[in-house]
Amino acid sequence: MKPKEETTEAQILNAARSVFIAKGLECARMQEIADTAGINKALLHYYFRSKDKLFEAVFNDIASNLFPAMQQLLDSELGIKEKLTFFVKIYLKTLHENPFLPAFVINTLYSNPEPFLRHFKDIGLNPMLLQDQIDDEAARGLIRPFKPQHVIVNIVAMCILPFVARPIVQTIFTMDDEAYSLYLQQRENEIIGFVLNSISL
Amino acid sequence: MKPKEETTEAQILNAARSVFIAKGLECARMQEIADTAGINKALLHYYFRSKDKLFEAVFNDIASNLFPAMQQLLDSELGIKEKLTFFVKIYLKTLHENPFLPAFVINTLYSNPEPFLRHFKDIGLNPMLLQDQIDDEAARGLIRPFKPQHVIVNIVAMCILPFVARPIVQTIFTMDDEAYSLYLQQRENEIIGFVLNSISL
DNA sequence: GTCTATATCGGGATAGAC
DNA sequence: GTCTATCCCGATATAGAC
Repeated sequence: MKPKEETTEAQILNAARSVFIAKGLECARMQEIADTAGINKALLHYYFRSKDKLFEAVFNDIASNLFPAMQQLLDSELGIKEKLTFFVKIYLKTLHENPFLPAFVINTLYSNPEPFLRHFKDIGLNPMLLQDQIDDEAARGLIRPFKPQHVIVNIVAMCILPFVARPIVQTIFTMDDEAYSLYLQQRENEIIGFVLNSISL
Repeated sequence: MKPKEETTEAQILNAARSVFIAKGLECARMQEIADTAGINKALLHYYFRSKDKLFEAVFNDIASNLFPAMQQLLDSELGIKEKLTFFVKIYLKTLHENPFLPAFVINTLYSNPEPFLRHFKDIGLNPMLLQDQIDDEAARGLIRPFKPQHVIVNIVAMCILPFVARPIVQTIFTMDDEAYSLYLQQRENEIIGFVLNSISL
């Protein structure tokens, strides 16, 4: 996109992001990040003191884009069904842009979970606030009552799995890459239908 | 269970399983496996030539228990709804017994996926065979028609996420360990209800 | 700021005594 | 079969020239 007019720091961050996302914190190699950025290892340590610091910078970058959009949606004035529908769409969009993000998150959880988890508290992402709205709409006979800790988890799960377990799904159902693209496209409506059906009267 | 009357090879396999499951192939340390097994590194190489060989042995162990039960269920004479219900139960039971299995599988997929994927082909696990039965039951007005590549993926996803993303879920919904146990128990009925509802007329 | 060269460390694997 | 000691490679990190 911008082959030359990009600061070295940005080049490093971009390279680091793609490598960290693909390999996770522990398995990512500084050499590979340097190669991807078109520079050498020493320069990585010049800009970011250590591998951990670099990782943290990359992570903050991703998290600060992802979470606010979610919370904004949940806080909005939309009805529950619309919120869940948009939730699926935003979530899948993010996954299409960062298909290796879930694996990255999972790797993070099993190596250095603390800074990651702190983000959720700091950003105050809290789907439980939906409960009042759910009770309200259920009382007005618009939906079947449900618990966000189950339905939100269900949604996130159904969105994520085709990305994180792509090789397995592709193997079991014998899909080539083209077929899998189509499959991923279909899933948006599939998931939305699945969810709305489960909370409709 | 059998503290002393266990062959060294079995001790190693058990130790390796728990460490590989917790850390994944690349991040597991031979030293940690040796410590867990109560022996030293050299002995690991004596019994299993390399780390890769050891991993393969562990993996074959797990896979050869997991897959046949699944396929047997899918091949049985049960109706679709019963099959899916049992599928959820078996799957969750395995996850309760091996809570780190999903993270292990995901790590594997991003380090050395080939031997893993071969298993699916060898064992012939193929949910697409359900399609005939689905069409049949749908034609007889018992269920709404559906595609296994979506519904099976949905089921597996909903089962797995609370295990693989446990720290996040616990943080967002502020559950302590006790509350989370309860939550996991609830999910069985939650998932089964979710699925049956989605394929019922 | 960017490079080359090197120090340092950790982990898989092997040698060889018992 | 089981151990200790060691080799060897790869990866993070640093030193120092330009």
